[in-house]
Amino acid sequence: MKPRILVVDDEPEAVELIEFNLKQSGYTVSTAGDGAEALKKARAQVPDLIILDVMLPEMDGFEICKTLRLDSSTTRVPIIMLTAKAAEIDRVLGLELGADDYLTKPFSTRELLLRIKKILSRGQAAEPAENLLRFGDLAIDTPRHVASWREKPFDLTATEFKLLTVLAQRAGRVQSRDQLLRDVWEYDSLIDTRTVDTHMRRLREKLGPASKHLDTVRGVGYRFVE
Amino acid sequence: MKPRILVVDDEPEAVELIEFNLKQSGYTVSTAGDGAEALKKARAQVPDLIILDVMLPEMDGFEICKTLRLDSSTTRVPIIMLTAKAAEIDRVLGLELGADDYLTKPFSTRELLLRIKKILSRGQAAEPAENLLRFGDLAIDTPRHVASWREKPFDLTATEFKLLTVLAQRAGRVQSRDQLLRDVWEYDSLIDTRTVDTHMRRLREKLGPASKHLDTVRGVGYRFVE
DNA sequence: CCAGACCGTCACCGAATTGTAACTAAAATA
DNA sequence: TATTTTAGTTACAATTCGGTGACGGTCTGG
Repeated sequence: MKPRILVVDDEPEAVELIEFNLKQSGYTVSTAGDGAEALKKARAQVPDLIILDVMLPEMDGFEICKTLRLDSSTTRVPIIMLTAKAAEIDRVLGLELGADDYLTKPFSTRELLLRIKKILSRGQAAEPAENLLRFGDLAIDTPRHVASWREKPFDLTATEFKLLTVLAQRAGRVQSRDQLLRDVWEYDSLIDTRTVDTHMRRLREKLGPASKHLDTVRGVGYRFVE
Repeated sequence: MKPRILVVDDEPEAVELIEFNLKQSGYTVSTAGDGAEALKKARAQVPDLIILDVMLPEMDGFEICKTLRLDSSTTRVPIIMLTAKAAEIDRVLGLELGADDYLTKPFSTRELLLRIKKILSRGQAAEPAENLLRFGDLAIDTPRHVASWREKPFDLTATEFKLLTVLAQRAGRVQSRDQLLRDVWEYDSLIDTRTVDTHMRRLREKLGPASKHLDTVRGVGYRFVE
């Protein structure tokens, strides 16, 4: 019996890509391009998992998520949210929405498949996603908004904390300056890319020894190494 | 042994939704559509928990709650009240009624389940241990609606108390202004976020030395520290 | 009906934060 | 090695943010 997954995204390309990969991995896939369609399909034949983009025209992912949670037939269906901004993560995982996991765009197919497997395997029992990152002596606690080295917290500004969090959440993968601008700052910020450099400098300064995790990849961007 | 829960609401849809979810989560559920039925069922077979809508025809939730508290067999049964208006909260949690918790409609299923779990988990013997938050010299008695410093109560308004409670219940975790507006004020209040600041100011003023527990996290929100 | 409590909004201010530009250092390229 | 490109540094001005005091509106109890 193949698990059924509903993919909701308004970009046909993205949908296609995900659909292809999921089918490849043995899932039954249905798709929707907007909120209304998503709700209709979710109710018509309740899927085992929903992958939901946050940015949608008209009814956004938050709305859909809330609505699904209210309807008894879909209230327990696990939801993975796709979000562009790290800033949204708190809300996504919080009580209000209660998504089961999230991925920030862009993500690798492998990662998506891993999350799906993890969620489906734990069979309904909803253990919320991990929001405490730890790399040796460095700990990042998102809900508390505290980053610390050997339990001693740094004094980071909001932007610095977000920057660190985004990099850490994508540990190992290089993030271009544009990427970081989109995710740490607003979606379509008009900010100079060199500003990222300045913030990286400040961040490194404050992190002290922990800054060894922050790699510069010349010509490309920055990377968090474990 | 599955805990028994009695759900009282006059809207069949609402009852059905809650019933479905509770059964799904492994509880035994009985239901009632009005006050008389609720009292009858509660006495016939005393449940482990009662979920009680405030708005009911004839005998309202307040009446039922009071009556249940008077009857020795049901006086200790935990009650979660469902209320549409935040304004009613004082009364619900106050001495007069002494409900154990409340939820403002609309609420997420997840949230309801969490509250239920929390209440049931503190075991039958539950003295207000869970309802009494204590941080050093600062004590917050939720059901009695009293916050005090070295046993000397503060003179807080309803909003101030709620704000303090919400922050304290999530001690450590940063709450954004929006978050607080949603949880302390109405569900979808149109209130300016800066209003939160003003109330924080008044709260801090009244708390005096105890205000050291109230942290500002610049660019993010507020946090209660232990 | 009135006084007072309570609440939401606003404007102002100081301080923290942030974006940018100019300069320097380092790395890649030829 | 000279040149060019890219990243690190520094300094500074602009902006943002939160604290604060004041004000007017609403509600409530007498």
